[in-house]
Amino acid sequence: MIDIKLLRTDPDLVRENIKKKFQDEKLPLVDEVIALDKEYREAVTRCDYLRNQRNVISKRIGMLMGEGKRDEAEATKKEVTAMADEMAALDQRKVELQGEIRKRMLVIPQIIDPSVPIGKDDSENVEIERFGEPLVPDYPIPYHTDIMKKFNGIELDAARDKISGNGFYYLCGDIARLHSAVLSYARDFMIDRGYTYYIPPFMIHSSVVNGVMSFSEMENMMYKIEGEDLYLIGTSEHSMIGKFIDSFLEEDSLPQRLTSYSPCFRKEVGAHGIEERGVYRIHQFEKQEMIIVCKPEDSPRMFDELWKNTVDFFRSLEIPVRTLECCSGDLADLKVKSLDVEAWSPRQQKYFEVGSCSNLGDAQARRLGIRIKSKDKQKGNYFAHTLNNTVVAPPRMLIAFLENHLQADGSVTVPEPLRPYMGGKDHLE
RNA sequence: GGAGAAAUACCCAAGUGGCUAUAAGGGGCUCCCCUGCUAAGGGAGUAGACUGGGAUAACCGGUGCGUGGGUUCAAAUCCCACUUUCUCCGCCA
Repeated sequence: MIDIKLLRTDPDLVRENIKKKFQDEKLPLVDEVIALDKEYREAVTRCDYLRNQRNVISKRIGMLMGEGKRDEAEATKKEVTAMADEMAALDQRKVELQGEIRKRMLVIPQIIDPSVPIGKDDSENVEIERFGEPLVPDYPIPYHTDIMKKFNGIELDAARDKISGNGFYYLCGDIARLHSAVLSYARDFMIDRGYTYYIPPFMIHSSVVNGVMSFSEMENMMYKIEGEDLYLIGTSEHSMIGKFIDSFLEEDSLPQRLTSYSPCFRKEVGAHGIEERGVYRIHQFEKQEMIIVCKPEDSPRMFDELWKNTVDFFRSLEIPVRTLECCSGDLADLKVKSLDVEAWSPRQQKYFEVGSCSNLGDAQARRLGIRIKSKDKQKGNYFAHTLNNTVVAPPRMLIAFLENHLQADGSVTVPEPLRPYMGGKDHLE
């Protein structure tokens, strides 16, 4: 959601932004919002006036009653009755208008950062950095589930056919242990960098869902609990950003660097579906996440910090990665700027997404009411900026891990930082 | 899950239809005075937020007693629903 005051003062900026995102179909919304807002403010002004009159007259009735002048009081009552209908009508209209305005505001995209490359879709994302050699070994790299099966590490059939359906899995043995090890290592990796560790709620109210994501994301991602106002989180970002709902933060308490663990549940309705076999795209996975809440002027710097954390994490596990900057057309509506971190797949001989780093600007803060108390009275309170990034999300990450560490003899090496979490083992066989 | 009690400002708390929410009283905090040293006394200040008009001013309005409705000219106060907390009972890792 963008600032309604921005629409009042500079609708052209908003229009330009919509065009950059190739969402011309949303252009009419701008004029609609401006017109609705005008009508809304007129209604408010009139309504406030009437209410003021009523308050004054009611007080007078009270005084007359107190003085025992009943007849005069009864006569005065009639003055108010005349206003009641108009006020009721205006009140109703105000609610309608607010709803109409909000409906439109929610789908008008956030103003993107000037540094974001302009492009239609993900094919026009721009590679900005690479680390590690994207090597292709001279021995074959099997499909990741086949590597897992060789270690008796995955049971897909039972999960799919009898228990939960396609998109679910059992991990077991060393592969399950590896999964936990990666998450534990990721947790400690972030704690060592000064992030506070959280285990958040795994279900959240709809009010939080609406605050942290756009409507289309919600439709395609979120599982709803039947009969309750609760949704399973798609990422701990949802409950972690939601934590700040309706709050005022002290300037001195910022930036807040948090890292959280949670299972993540996603319907995966839409473009990709879950047609890929294996554990690349699934309904349930686990993730170590990082989020930052900061002052607006700090968010570009924080964005770089977040991104580097993930890159460093993968480098420490000796997995080659590259970073792609999302172009305007591929940027979700709430995002100001976003990067995808991709890991190398020796089997497919291409990179695939393992993490996504986003600066949401004040979009989530506006929806959720996350404000910063200004020490400068003149300046007034202002909205915070929110950012999030994946540290690591297995089991998808295990695909990269297994493919890159698989040896010619079929064993898998365990990089040094992970060994303490794997009972000291330096390889799996 | 059942029964009872409660929700007012930074904290405690008074207020049971209007004439002090312009929120009593206490505590805390900030400043000042007196005093002169692990103290005591006196005085002043202490809603914030959202929002409309106005010029991003001065200023003038609207909303606010857990949340949402209702009754009324007028609701902290009366009615309904919900939420949360506390006590007791039941159940459970």
